[in-house]
Amino acid sequence: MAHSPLFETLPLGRHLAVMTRLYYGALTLALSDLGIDRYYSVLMYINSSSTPVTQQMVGEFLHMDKTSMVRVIDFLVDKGYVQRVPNPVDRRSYLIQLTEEGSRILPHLEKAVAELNDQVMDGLSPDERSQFHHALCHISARLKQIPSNEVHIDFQPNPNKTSA
Amino acid sequence: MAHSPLFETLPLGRHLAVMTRLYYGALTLALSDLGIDRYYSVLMYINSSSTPVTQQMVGEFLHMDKTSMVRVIDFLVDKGYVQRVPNPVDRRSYLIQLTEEGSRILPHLEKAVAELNDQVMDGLSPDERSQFHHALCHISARLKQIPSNEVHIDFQPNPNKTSA
DNA sequence: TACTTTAGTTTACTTTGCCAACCATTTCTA
DNA sequence: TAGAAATGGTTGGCAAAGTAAACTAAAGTA
Repeated sequence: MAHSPLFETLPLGRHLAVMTRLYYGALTLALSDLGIDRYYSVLMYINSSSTPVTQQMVGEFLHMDKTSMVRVIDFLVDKGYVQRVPNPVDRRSYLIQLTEEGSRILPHLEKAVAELNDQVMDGLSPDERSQFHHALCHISARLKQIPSNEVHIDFQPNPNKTSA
Repeated sequence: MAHSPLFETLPLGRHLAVMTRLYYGALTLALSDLGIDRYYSVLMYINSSSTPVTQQMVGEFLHMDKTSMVRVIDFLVDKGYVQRVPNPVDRRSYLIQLTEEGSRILPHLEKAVAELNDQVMDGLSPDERSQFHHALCHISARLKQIPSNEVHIDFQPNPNKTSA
């Protein structure tokens, strides 16, 4: 099973996609007694940040676009895990804060995530794990640099609409 | 950027999901002059197999469920890259074959995929790359073992409908 | 003050995966 | 060997998640 020659030939993204699905399947199963089945990362990020975060910051960090973010935060507000509080510094934006309920479930999230992260790497030595994280981080950074379909390149940062 | 402490704390699946999206964005950009913008892996798998493949085999290999497979193959048939031919051995199933057109574009696919796979690993030594593939393969295999939400456990393999 | 940008929202569309129900065929088994 | 069960494939419907365009309200700026 391990390392069929085809494995490295296929698009890396295909493996990543399959693994993503399997990972979340396992994670939601592990957390099925919680009142929430997705957006774990959002809660974890909000919690981990030392400064208050806006929707935009969450979206940027987790690479979700802003329209998706609206839905995600709506969902989490609805579930009672976070709240939008007006940003005193900028009235256009909100600060997204964990509620008490949100803080309550967070340890469970973190435990389950840590366990699953650990479980999927079972059989790899600490050194191999660290190497893997390093490579993953590296590739992730490379991907963020490579131009893709979703990137908009503005040649004229201020395209005067009168010219159109 | 590399290796913020948060990186390893977040669900591994989150990183994989983002990377998947970025990867495919880059790949479809690289292949934007082709008449197809997805399902590259399907064509590559069909081509690589030494024996004729059925829809089911494709789905199993690429971890797509059979209803998705129908749509994928429909799409590829519609585009003219594959054809369904009756399976002489089992009249329920079809053999999925590359058409001439499919064979024609395949080298382009393979080239683009190889280049992108290479590009995202730029900066990693051959040894690091090989280690990464090893770890990825390992984790992938682990994930396939771990029970997840999508698994159906049939306690009664034959739930007699008369009882309902 | 007028113009531009930004944070967030809404609506609508697309892709993808999942499920339930179904048909035709094959396989199992009593 | 007939009836039951399983299998390969199909259809339709639903939900999650990404994208895009058009919009409001608030800042920023010349």
